[in-house]
Amino acid sequence: MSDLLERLRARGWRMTSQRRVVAEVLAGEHVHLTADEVHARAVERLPEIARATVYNTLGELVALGEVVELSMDGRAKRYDPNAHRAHQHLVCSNCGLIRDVRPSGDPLAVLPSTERFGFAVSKADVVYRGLCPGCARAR
Amino acid sequence: MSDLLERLRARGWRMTSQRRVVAEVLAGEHVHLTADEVHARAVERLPEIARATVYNTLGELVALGEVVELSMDGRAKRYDPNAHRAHQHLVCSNCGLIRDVRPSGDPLAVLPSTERFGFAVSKADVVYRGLCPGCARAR
DNA sequence: TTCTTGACTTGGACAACGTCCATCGTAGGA
DNA sequence: TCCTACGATGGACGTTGTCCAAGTCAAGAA
Repeated sequence: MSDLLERLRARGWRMTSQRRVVAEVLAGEHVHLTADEVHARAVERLPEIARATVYNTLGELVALGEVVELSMDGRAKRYDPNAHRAHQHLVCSNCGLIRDVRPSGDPLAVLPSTERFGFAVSKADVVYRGLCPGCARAR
Repeated sequence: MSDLLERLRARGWRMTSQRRVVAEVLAGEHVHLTADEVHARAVERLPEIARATVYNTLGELVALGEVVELSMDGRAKRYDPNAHRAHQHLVCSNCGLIRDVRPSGDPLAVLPSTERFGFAVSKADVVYRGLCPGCARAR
């Protein structure tokens, strides 16, 4: 977490109280928050922080590669602070719970060149879907 | 395309001119349209069709499994009429072009049970990302 | 064919999420 | 300490999608 602040400062990121709070909120809980959830938690520490500032800061963190943006369904984007470790996501089809998972092997390997249509393919984002233990039990 | 209309009728779907036009628009072009694009094309054939009707109809087609809904980035959802053939998507990181692709093997196979955390995992949605030939050339 | 009825459509208000912009404030170097 | 360019503010605005009450119509019954 202060790792994150260190890295940002080293990159010449101008440090403001707002940016610090947003970074701390993200690093503090290893869940996948929406922008408004980040804003709600940030407001607890810095009451007058603006929604636009949270959006701006999240966008910058994504551009810097420090945070991964997830657009799961048609709902609000979620922000994943676990950007330093390659992983995919496992999502409950019922309640929306998200877990980080690490498949074995490279997901890109299963896409033959005949199926790449001349694209320079550089990554694969995988969303595994199913029922989480809680929702499966409730059925 | 009339395949689609046949299947829908066989399932007891009440056939209206609006539903017919939406289904025809989807089946007619094998691209991935947004709801508003579907509406725009539908209006050319049936000037007074309402936006809400297009949304309703698309939602029903998705529920029936005749169309796949894609939430790529944070933008509008796209609708893929190619639901009868299992496939994944290849997306240009620059221009957003989408192609259907068929990876070899089952993407679920690479997720070990120790990484499933008790979920009953039933499917994997994969988005391969990279530059399409046109965008790669323009760089 | 006409009647009947419940499913479908309409259009406009509303809501969620996100962006933009003019103005104000301040971090950090001189 | 002072300057100034970069960041923050907050409210208007845009896009995408949902909801609802009232009107319309497809399709089976007679």
